[in-house]
Amino acid sequence: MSMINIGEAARQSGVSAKMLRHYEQIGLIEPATRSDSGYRLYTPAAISTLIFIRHARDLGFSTAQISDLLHLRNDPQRASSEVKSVAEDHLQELHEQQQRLTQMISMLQEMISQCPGGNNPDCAILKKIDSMEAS
Amino acid sequence: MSMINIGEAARQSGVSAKMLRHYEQIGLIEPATRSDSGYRLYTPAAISTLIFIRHARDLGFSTAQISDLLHLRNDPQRASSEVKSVAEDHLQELHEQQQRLTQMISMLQEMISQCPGGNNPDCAILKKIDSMEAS
DNA sequence: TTTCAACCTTGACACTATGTCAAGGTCAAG
DNA sequence: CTTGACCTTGACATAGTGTCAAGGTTGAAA
Repeated sequence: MSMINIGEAARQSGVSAKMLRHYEQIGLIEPATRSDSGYRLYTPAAISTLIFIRHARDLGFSTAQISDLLHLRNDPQRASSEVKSVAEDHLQELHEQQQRLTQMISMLQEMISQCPGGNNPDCAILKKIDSMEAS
Repeated sequence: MSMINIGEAARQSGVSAKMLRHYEQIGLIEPATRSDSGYRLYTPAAISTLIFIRHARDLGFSTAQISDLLHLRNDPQRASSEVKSVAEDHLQELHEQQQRLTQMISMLQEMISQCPGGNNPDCAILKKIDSMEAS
Protein backbone atom coordinates (compact mmCIF):
# COMPACT_ATOMS: atom_id res chain seq x y z
CA MET A 1 0.00 0.00 0.00
CA SER A 2 1.33 3.37 -1.18
CA MET A 3 5.02 2.59 -0.96
CA ILE A 4 7.03 5.03 -3.03
CA ASN A 5 10.47 5.08 -4.60
CA ILE A 6 13.32 7.26 -3.50
CA GLY A 7 12.75 9.94 -6.12
CA GLU A 8 9.15 10.45 -5.14
CA ALA A 9 10.07 10.33 -1.45
CA ALA A 10 12.64 13.03 -2.10
CA ARG A 11 10.04 15.16 -3.86
CA GLN A 12 7.44 14.71 -1.15
CA SER A 13 9.79 15.29 1.76
CA GLY A 14 12.10 17.92 0.34
CA VAL A 15 15.12 15.81 1.31
CA SER A 16 17.30 14.88 -1.66
CA ALA A 17 17.64 11.24 -2.73
CA LYS A 18 21.32 11.53 -1.99
CA MET A 19 20.60 12.57 1.57
CA LEU A 20 18.01 9.83 2.02
CA ARG A 21 20.70 7.26 1.25
CA HIS A 22 23.15 9.12 3.43
CA TYR A 23 20.80 9.34 6.41
CA GLU A 24 20.17 5.65 6.08
CA GLN A 25 23.87 4.91 5.98
CA ILE A 26 24.70 6.91 9.09
CA GLY A 27 21.76 5.37 10.92
CA LEU A 28 19.68 8.52 11.26
CA ILE A 29 16.71 6.71 9.73
CA GLU A 30 15.75 3.06 9.58
CA PRO A 31 16.86 1.31 6.39
CA ALA A 32 14.04 1.48 3.87
CA THR A 33 12.52 -1.83 2.82
CA ARG A 34 13.48 -2.86 -0.68
CA SER A 35 11.57 -3.98 -3.75
CA ASP A 36 12.48 -7.25 -5.47
CA SER A 37 14.86 -5.34 -7.65
CA GLY A 38 16.50 -3.57 -4.72
CA TYR A 39 14.79 -0.19 -4.95
CA ARG A 40 14.16 1.55 -1.66
CA LEU A 41 10.47 1.80 -0.74
CA TYR A 42 9.12 4.44 1.64
CA THR A 43 5.93 4.29 3.65
CA PRO A 44 3.79 7.34 4.46
CA ALA A 45 5.07 7.15 8.04
CA ALA A 46 8.64 7.26 6.75
CA ILE A 47 7.75 10.32 4.70
CA SER A 48 6.43 12.05 7.81
CA THR A 49 9.69 11.34 9.52
CA LEU A 50 11.61 12.75 6.58
CA ILE A 51 9.54 15.90 6.63
CA PHE A 52 10.27 16.21 10.34
CA ILE A 53 13.95 15.86 9.58
CA ARG A 54 13.85 18.52 6.91
CA HIS A 55 12.09 20.93 9.22
CA ALA A 56 14.59 20.30 11.98
CA ARG A 57 17.37 20.86 9.49
CA ASP A 58 15.73 24.13 8.43
CA LEU A 59 15.92 25.18 12.07
CA GLY A 60 19.65 24.52 11.97
CA PHE A 61 19.73 21.45 14.20
CA SER A 62 22.78 19.24 13.71
CA THR A 63 22.43 15.66 12.58
CA ALA A 64 23.22 14.49 16.11
CA GLN A 65 20.53 16.72 17.55
CA ILE A 66 18.06 15.57 14.94
CA SER A 67 18.86 12.02 15.93
CA ASP A 68 18.03 12.89 19.54
CA LEU A 69 14.81 14.57 18.48
CA LEU A 70 13.78 11.57 16.41
CA HIS A 71 14.27 9.25 19.36
CA LEU A 72 12.19 11.53 21.54
CA ARG A 73 9.55 11.79 18.83
CA ASN A 74 9.27 8.01 18.73
CA ASP A 75 9.16 7.63 22.47
CA PRO A 76 5.68 8.00 23.98
CA GLN A 77 7.27 7.98 27.44
CA ARG A 78 9.40 11.04 26.75
CA ALA A 79 9.46 14.02 29.02
CA SER A 80 8.83 17.19 27.07
CA SER A 81 11.57 18.76 29.14
CA GLU A 82 14.05 16.61 27.26
CA VAL A 83 12.89 17.99 23.95
CA LYS A 84 12.95 21.46 25.37
CA SER A 85 16.49 20.97 26.56
CA VAL A 86 17.71 19.98 23.11
CA ALA A 87 15.94 22.99 21.64
CA GLU A 88 17.34 25.32 24.25
CA ASP A 89 20.88 24.11 23.72
CA HIS A 90 20.49 24.73 20.04
CA LEU A 91 18.97 28.14 20.62
CA GLN A 92 21.97 28.98 22.74
CA GLU A 93 24.31 28.01 19.89
CA LEU A 94 22.30 30.10 17.47
CA HIS A 95 22.56 33.09 19.78
CA GLU A 96 26.31 32.66 19.94
CA GLN A 97 26.53 32.46 16.18
CA GLN A 98 24.42 35.56 15.98
CA GLN A 99 26.74 37.43 18.27
CA ARG A 100 29.77 36.46 16.26
CA LEU A 101 28.01 37.45 13.09
CA THR A 102 26.92 40.77 14.52
CA GLN A 103 30.49 41.49 15.58
CA MET A 104 31.80 40.71 12.12
CA ILE A 105 29.14 42.83 10.50
CA SER A 106 29.79 45.85 12.64
CA MET A 107 33.55 45.66 12.14
CA LEU A 108 33.15 45.21 8.44
CA GLN A 109 30.62 47.99 8.18
CA GLU A 110 32.92 50.40 9.93
CA MET A 111 35.79 49.47 7.64
CA ILE A 112 33.67 49.88 4.56
CA SER A 113 32.39 53.25 5.68
CA GLN A 114 35.94 54.51 6.00
CA CYS A 115 36.93 53.48 2.50
CA PRO A 116 36.05 56.09 -0.09
CA GLY A 117 36.36 53.67 -3.01
CA GLY A 118 37.39 54.95 -6.41
CA ASN A 119 40.72 54.49 -8.15
CA ASN A 120 42.84 55.60 -5.25
CA PRO A 121 44.94 52.69 -3.99
CA ASP A 122 44.85 54.05 -0.46
CA CYS A 123 42.41 51.77 1.27
CA ALA A 124 41.19 51.98 4.85
CA ILE A 125 39.86 48.45 4.71
CA LEU A 126 43.22 46.84 4.02
CA LYS A 127 44.85 48.96 6.70
CA LYS A 128 42.21 48.05 9.23
CA ILE A 129 42.51 44.36 8.52
CA ASP A 130 46.25 44.64 8.99
CA SER A 131 45.92 46.34 12.33
CA MET A 132 42.68 45.08 13.79
CA GLU A 133 42.42 43.04 16.94
CA ALA A 134 39.90 40.25 16.98
CA SER A 135 37.09 40.69 19.48
CA MET B 1 68.04 37.45 9.48
CA SER B 2 65.14 36.58 11.78
CA MET B 3 63.73 33.69 9.82
CA ILE B 4 61.55 31.53 12.04
CA ASN B 5 60.29 27.98 11.96
CA ILE B 6 56.71 26.98 11.42
CA GLY B 7 55.90 26.54 15.11
CA GLU B 8 57.05 30.01 15.99
CA ALA B 9 55.32 31.45 12.92
CA ALA B 10 52.12 29.77 14.07
CA ARG B 11 52.50 31.26 17.52
CA GLN B 12 53.24 34.76 16.23
CA SER B 13 50.49 34.80 13.63
CA GLY B 14 47.77 32.85 15.39
CA VAL B 15 47.44 30.57 12.35
CA SER B 16 48.09 26.91 13.18
CA ALA B 17 51.09 25.10 11.70
CA LYS B 18 48.67 22.77 10.00
CA MET B 19 46.94 25.66 8.30
CA LEU B 20 50.26 27.23 7.28
CA ARG B 21 51.08 24.06 5.37
CA HIS B 22 47.57 23.92 4.00
CA TYR B 23 47.56 27.54 2.82
CA GLU B 24 50.86 26.89 1.11
CA GLN B 25 49.50 23.79 -0.57
CA ILE B 26 46.41 25.48 -1.95
CA GLY B 27 48.47 28.42 -3.14
CA LEU B 28 47.03 31.02 -0.78
CA ILE B 29 50.55 31.96 0.32
CA GLU B 30 53.92 31.68 -1.37
CA PRO B 31 55.81 28.51 -0.48
CA ALA B 32 58.11 29.28 2.44
CA THR B 33 61.82 29.00 1.80
CA ARG B 34 63.39 25.95 3.38
CA SER B 35 66.36 25.37 5.65
CA ASP B 36 69.04 22.85 4.65
CA SER B 37 67.09 20.20 6.49
CA GLY B 38 63.80 21.09 4.81
CA TYR B 39 62.18 23.13 7.59
CA ARG B 40 59.97 25.97 6.44
CA LEU B 41 61.39 29.41 7.23
CA TYR B 42 59.21 32.50 7.56
CA THR B 43 60.29 36.13 7.16
CA PRO B 44 58.77 38.99 9.14
CA ALA B 45 56.93 40.04 5.96
CA ALA B 46 55.45 36.57 5.70
CA ILE B 47 54.30 36.84 9.31
CA SER B 48 52.54 40.12 8.54
CA THR B 49 50.74 38.42 5.69
CA LEU B 50 49.72 35.59 8.00
CA ILE B 51 48.36 38.01 10.54
CA PHE B 52 46.41 39.70 7.77
CA ILE B 53 45.01 36.32 6.78
CA ARG B 54 43.98 35.51 10.32
CA HIS B 55 42.22 38.82 10.70
CA ALA B 56 40.39 38.35 7.42
CA ARG B 57 39.39 34.88 8.56
CA ASP B 58 38.12 36.36 11.83
CA LEU B 59 35.90 38.59 9.73
CA GLY B 60 34.49 35.51 8.09
CA PHE B 61 36.03 35.97 4.64
CA SER B 62 36.30 32.77 2.62
CA THR B 63 39.65 31.48 1.45
CA ALA B 64 38.86 32.63 -2.09
CA GLN B 65 38.03 36.12 -0.86
CA ILE B 66 41.15 36.21 1.26
CA SER B 67 43.10 35.28 -1.83
CA ASP B 68 41.58 38.25 -3.65
CA LEU B 69 42.33 40.54 -0.74
CA LEU B 70 45.94 39.37 -0.63
CA HIS B 71 46.41 40.13 -4.30
CA LEU B 72 44.96 43.58 -3.80
CA ARG B 73 47.11 44.09 -0.74
CA ASN B 74 50.20 43.30 -2.77
CA ASP B 75 49.22 45.48 -5.69
CA PRO B 76 50.23 49.14 -5.29
CA GLN B 77 48.16 49.94 -8.39
CA ARG B 78 44.93 48.67 -6.89
CA ALA B 79 41.78 50.71 -6.83
CA SER B 80 40.38 50.84 -3.31
CA SER B 81 36.98 50.32 -4.90
CA GLU B 82 38.00 46.76 -5.68
CA VAL B 83 38.74 46.07 -2.05
CA LYS B 84 35.52 47.73 -1.07
CA SER B 85 33.63 45.57 -3.48
CA VAL B 86 34.99 42.36 -1.99
CA ALA B 87 34.12 43.61 1.47
CA GLU B 88 30.64 44.66 0.42
CA ASP B 89 29.92 41.30 -1.17
CA HIS B 90 30.97 39.62 2.02
CA LEU B 91 28.92 41.97 4.13
CA GLN B 92 25.93 41.09 2.00
CA GLU B 93 26.49 37.39 2.66
CA LEU B 94 26.80 38.07 6.36
CA HIS B 95 23.53 39.95 6.33
CA GLU B 96 21.84 37.04 4.61
CA GLN B 97 23.24 34.64 7.16
CA GLN B 98 22.03 36.93 9.87
CA GLN B 99 18.53 36.93 8.46
CA ARG B 100 18.42 33.16 8.26
CA LEU B 101 19.73 32.94 11.79
CA THR B 102 17.21 35.44 13.07
CA GLN B 103 14.40 33.50 11.45
CA MET B 104 15.58 30.27 13.03
CA ILE B 105 15.91 31.92 16.39
CA SER B 106 12.45 33.41 16.37
CA MET B 107 10.82 30.17 15.26
CA LEU B 108 12.72 28.21 17.85
CA GLN B 109 11.99 30.71 20.56
CA GLU B 110 8.29 30.56 19.87
CA MET B 111 8.32 26.78 19.96
CA ILE B 112 10.23 26.72 23.20
CA SER B 113 7.90 29.21 24.82
CA GLN B 114 4.95 26.96 24.02
CA CYS B 115 6.48 23.90 25.61
CA PRO B 116 5.88 23.75 29.35
CA GLY B 117 8.64 21.18 29.93
CA GLY B 118 8.33 18.73 32.77
CA ASN B 119 7.57 15.03 32.58
CA ASN B 120 4.53 15.35 30.39
CA PRO B 121 5.25 13.74 27.00
CA ASP B 122 2.95 16.20 25.26
CA CYS B 123 5.38 18.53 23.54
CA ALA B 124 4.58 21.60 21.51
CA ILE B 125 8.06 21.67 20.02
CA LEU B 126 7.77 18.27 18.37
CA LYS B 127 4.31 19.11 17.07
CA LYS B 128 5.49 22.39 15.66
CA ILE B 129 8.44 20.82 13.91
CA ASP B 130 6.09 18.28 12.38
CA SER B 131 3.74 20.92 11.07
CA MET B 132 5.90 23.95 10.45
CA GLU B 133 6.48 25.48 7.07
CA ALA B 134 9.94 26.73 6.31
CA SER B 135 10.15 30.46 5.77
C1' DT C 1 79.62 11.66 22.18
C1' DT C 2 75.38 9.68 23.07
C1' DT C 3 70.83 10.47 24.17
C1' DC C 4 66.47 12.69 24.88
C1' DA C 5 62.94 16.05 24.23
C1' DA C 6 61.02 19.09 21.33
C1' DC C 7 60.62 20.27 17.03
C1' DC C 8 59.98 19.52 11.98
C1' DT C 9 58.52 16.69 7.68
C1' DT C 10 54.80 14.33 4.69
C1' DG C 11 50.76 11.73 4.21
C1' DA C 12 46.50 9.86 5.51
C1' DC C 13 42.08 10.04 7.68
C1' DA C 14 38.35 12.55 10.29
C1' DC C 15 34.53 15.88 10.67
C1' DT C 16 29.54 18.26 8.51
C1' DA C 17 26.36 18.26 5.01
C1' DT C 18 25.80 18.13 0.55
C1' DG C 19 26.66 17.63 -4.54
C1' DT C 20 28.23 15.28 -8.69
C1' DC C 21 29.71 11.78 -11.57
C1' DA C 22 30.29 7.09 -13.36
C1' DA C 23 29.04 2.42 -14.43
C1' DG C 24 25.49 -0.36 -14.35
C1' DG C 25 20.60 -2.52 -13.38
C1' DT C 26 15.25 -1.76 -13.86
C1' DC C 27 10.86 -0.38 -15.36
C1' DA C 28 7.29 1.27 -18.41
C1' DA C 29 5.87 2.88 -22.79
C1' DG C 30 6.21 2.69 -27.67
C1' DC D 1 13.27 -4.73 -28.17
C1' DT D 2 14.63 -0.12 -27.59
C1' DT D 3 14.65 4.12 -25.22
C1' DG D 4 14.36 7.21 -21.45
C1' DA D 5 13.65 7.88 -16.85
C1' DC D 6 14.58 5.97 -12.82
C1' DC D 7 17.25 3.24 -9.41
C1' DT D 8 21.71 1.08 -7.41
C1' DT D 9 26.53 1.59 -5.26
C1' DG D 10 30.85 3.79 -4.87
C1' DA D 11 34.09 7.35 -5.33
C1' DC D 12 35.44 12.03 -5.21
C1' DA D 13 34.59 17.05 -4.17
C1' DT D 14 33.61 21.09 -1.38
C1' DA D 15 35.75 24.40 3.25
C1' DG D 16 38.37 24.62 7.14
C1' DT D 17 40.37 22.45 10.53
C1' DG D 18 42.11 18.63 13.62
C1' DT D 19 44.67 14.41 14.69
C1' DC D 20 47.66 10.68 14.18
C1' DA D 21 51.60 8.05 12.48
C1' DA D 22 56.24 7.27 11.00
C1' DG D 23 60.23 9.35 10.53
C1' DG D 24 64.15 13.15 10.24
C1' DT D 25 66.49 17.35 12.85
C1' DT D 26 68.17 20.19 16.37
C1' DG D 27 69.98 21.59 20.59
C1' DA D 28 71.12 20.77 25.17
C1' DA D 29 72.29 17.87 29.01
C1' DA D 30 74.78 14.00 30.76
